[in-house]
Formats: sequence, structure tokens, C-alpha cells
Amino acid sequence: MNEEQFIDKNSVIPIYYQLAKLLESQILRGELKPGEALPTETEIANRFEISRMTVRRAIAELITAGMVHAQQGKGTFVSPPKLNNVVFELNNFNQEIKDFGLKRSTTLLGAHIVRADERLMRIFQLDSSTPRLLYFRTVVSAEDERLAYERKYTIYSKSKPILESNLKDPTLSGLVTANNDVLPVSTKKVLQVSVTTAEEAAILGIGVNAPVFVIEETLYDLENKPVGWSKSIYRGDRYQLTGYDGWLRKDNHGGINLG
Amino acid sequence: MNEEQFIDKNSVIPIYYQLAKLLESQILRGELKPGEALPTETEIANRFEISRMTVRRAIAELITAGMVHAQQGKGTFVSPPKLNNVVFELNNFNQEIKDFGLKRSTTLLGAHIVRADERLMRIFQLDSSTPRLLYFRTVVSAEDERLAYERKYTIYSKSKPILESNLKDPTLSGLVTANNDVLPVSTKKVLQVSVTTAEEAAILGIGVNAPVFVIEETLYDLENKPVGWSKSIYRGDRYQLTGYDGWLRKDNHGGINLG
DNA sequence: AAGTGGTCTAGACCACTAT
DNA sequence: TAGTGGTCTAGACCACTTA
Repeated sequence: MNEEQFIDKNSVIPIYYQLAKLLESQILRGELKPGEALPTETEIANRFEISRMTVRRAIAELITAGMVHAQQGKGTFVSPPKLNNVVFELNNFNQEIKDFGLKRSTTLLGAHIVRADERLMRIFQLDSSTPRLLYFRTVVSAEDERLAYERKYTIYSKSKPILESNLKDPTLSGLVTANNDVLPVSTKKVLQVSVTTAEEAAILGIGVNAPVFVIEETLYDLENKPVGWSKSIYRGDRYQLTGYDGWLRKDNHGGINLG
Repeated sequence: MNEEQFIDKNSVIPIYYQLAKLLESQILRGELKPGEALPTETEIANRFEISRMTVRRAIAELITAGMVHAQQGKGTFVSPPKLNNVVFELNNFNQEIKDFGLKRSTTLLGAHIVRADERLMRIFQLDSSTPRLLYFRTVVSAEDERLAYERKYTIYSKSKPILESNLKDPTLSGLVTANNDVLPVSTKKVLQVSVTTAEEAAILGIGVNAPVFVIEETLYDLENKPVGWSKSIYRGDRYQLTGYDGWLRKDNHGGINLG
């Protein structure tokens, strides 16, 4: 068959976008298989009577999507789909609650100023001079069911007061920004699996030794200095992470529109 | 201070890359703060005597990195660092074994042809006509310690034989490709936390009810039809996932080189 | 009306690969 | 030597925002 496909230069949809979707659909249809070469940039430019720069912009989209790769001097080739780089977005943890139409709420269990113990001194890279930390304990619930237990620490500073707005839904980065003048610019999270301690079980209203996700988060400022730390316990029977990889046909219903 | 910084047009390093790193360093130094506007594209082009298209290519790098965002008609602005989009790469699961200098090995526990039960029929979207599946059971070890237990299924086809190479380190996508003529192009993984059953505990050599990661993977072909499925159990005391987000200062040691 | 970013052109020269 | 992708230019016109 190999029906000719067209590009509408007068469409409000950019030419590079139309061309990218056209090439993508050829790959997703199986007309272009992994390892096969795309037409050269000059060929595509001539065929559609567009500039080579526009062709390159379209191909750049496919390269970003991981569907093709270019080799200088040789050509541009369809990549085999990558299936080993699945990433889990932690976003899901709170997103899924909303997706089910449940009301998410946060309860403040306690807000204290504590002295840093040895573990926290090490986490915050502190010497013994400033061992005072702000310590918040919260519980996340959905429809009166307790789902997660979070303990958050940040360096305490007397100069700035804690605002009432920080008490409603205190996020770690919110606490850091509110009580200090530092801007957290990067974060590190470590996800582990564990079982509930007696304290955690009591707070979550589940049994001891129940499986849970444990996420430890550290916030860093521009100088890469730790400015916040939290340890969160998520009920294993209520949370899961989903990830995808490869050639994903997302919203192909919103295709190219002529006119 | 505001020392002038330069671009070397004769360097082998592309101008757009030099400019991107220059702007990035201004943001990471705090000279440009979140919410503040970058100089206009024309201003930057004039200051460095380069083309506006080259300026746009540099800014495109920063947009991809999430450090700035452009608003048509208004300008380009430094974005506040995103800290809520941490992603966990599953790659770590096998990468960390190598990072510790340990030898990773795979042991084949069994390879059978089985009839699909109700659960597998549903997973593979099968009617009752072709219920035969290839079933592989493997154990992943590092230095004689068993770390993970994997059960893999794919639709069985008599036409293609199972090669010896599939028995050494049988990956799910490898099995699918080997025994059928379909190319898996996308994958979905679901990560959950659980505790070991008696069977799993015995195979991994740990106690019953020990916390574990459970990952269920489904492979799909071009028609979005399931062509492979696996359920893997990872020891909770040996695995963890690490993720980052925000403005990450990666390899700034390999900076711009003049000459 | 003036200024911004978004798209596109028709060239040019370069680095790399193959023959 | 010919052909490929990689970079860059000096314009042009457009859509959008603001005054």
C-alpha cells in the first residue's frame, strides 16, 4: 500500500509536530521496524517541500521520545523499544487517592522543638552548635481511613515564626521554607519495604509487623546542604506504584487535524 | 560583582551548549532566582553576537531540564525547583549489585509448559482456545546469596524452539521474542509490598512473613496485546530504590573547556 | 503599537562514515 | 569523494502579552 501522507502547511498545528506524529505513526504501525533507517533529512525535506531545520526539529521529538537515534555520517534509525527503564512516579501515592474520588486529609499529631540526637546530627551534617530541630508528626487519611504516618524534621530558627498555614497541611519543603530563609532546590528519596513497629501500627490502626513502604526524604539547598528530612510510613495494603516504558500510544485520538 | 562571562565561538564545544551551561550556572549560583526573567532571546543574541536560533537551542536545553519555562509574549523565567516528581528507576535493582562489586547470577529452577488457569487467562486476555503457556522459574543471586525469585509466563508456540541461550539468563522479553514472532514494544510494572509465603521463603532462604517487594510485569506488543507476564519477589532487606528531583548538580566538573 | 517567544526558511560549513 | 547528520546564521512572519 504505502499510501502517501501529507503535511498541511497552512494548519495552525506546527509542521514539525505534524511530521513527528507522521513518522511516529509509521513506527507504531510497524511500517518502520527497529534497526531500519528513516529517510535522510534532505529526502524528507524535499518530499514535503519544507526546510531541513524543520525536519530536524521533528526528528528531535522522536529522539527525545526514545523511538529513534541518529548517527552522524550514517543516518537515523528506529530504536528497539526500551523495556528496562521503567520509572515509578511517587506522585501516584497521593494521586490515586484523588482518582478514586476520595477525600484526602492531613492531621497534625504534634509539632515540637527537639534536640538532635546522633542520627539527626549525622543526617543534617551538624556539629554540636545548633542541635535544635523542628519536629512535625502528621497522618494522611482518606475518608477516615489512616493511610500514612509522616515524621518531618527541619533546622529550627527563632527568627521566623511558624505560620498557621504551616499547620494545616505541613509539607516538608513548606516547613523548610517557612522557618528558614533557605530554598530547597533538590531532594533525595529512598524507598524501602519494612513492617510496622508497635508505634506505627497503633497510629495507622493496623497490626504490628504489617508490610509497609518506608520513604526517607532529604531536602538540600543550593550549597547541597541538608535542610530537611522526613521518614514516611505508607500502608502496604493501600498503596502501589505503577510504571511504564517502551513505545506508549498515549493520546493518539488527538491526532493531526487538517483545516 | 556580575562578572562578564564569555563564549568561545572557535571551541569544539557547541555554542548552544556553552550558553546553556552558562545560564545554568547563573541559576545554580543563585544569581537568577525562581520567578526572575532571563534576558530576552534577542538581548542574549546581541550580547554574545550569536544567532537567536542558537540562543533558543540553549534555552530549550534548560526547559527540558525543567529549570526555566517560557511564556509567549512575556518572557522566559526561572522555574521553582520541582521536588514532587521523584522517580524511582527500577534499574537500581540490578545495578546496585554490580556497584558493590558482587557477581550476579541467575539459576533456572524450572521450565514447563502449563495450562492457563483463570487468572492467567484474564491476564493474557485469552479465550479458551489457546491456553498453553511457557512457564519459567528463576532465582537471582549475588555471591551465593539468593535475592529474588521470578516467575515468568509467555504464550507457548510450537513453531519456534526454545534455544539454549534462553535457559542461561531468561529475561521475560527474551522469552517472548524467542518463542513467538511478536516484538514486545511496551511494558507495565506494578510495585507492591508484601510478605513471603512459605514457598517464597523456602526458595529465598529467609523466614516466612518477611517483607518483600513484589513486581508484576506485563509486556505488550504493537497491538497492545499482553504477550508476557511475570511476578518477581525481591528481598526487602537487600533491595531499596533511590530517586532524585529538583536542580541536580551532576557532573559540573566536566565544564566548559576553552582552547 | 511595541516587545516577547514560536515557527520556518534557504542557505552555509563542519565532523563523521562509507566507498 | 560523496553522503550523512550536527551546528549556525540572518533574516522572516506569526501569536501572544502589555501598555
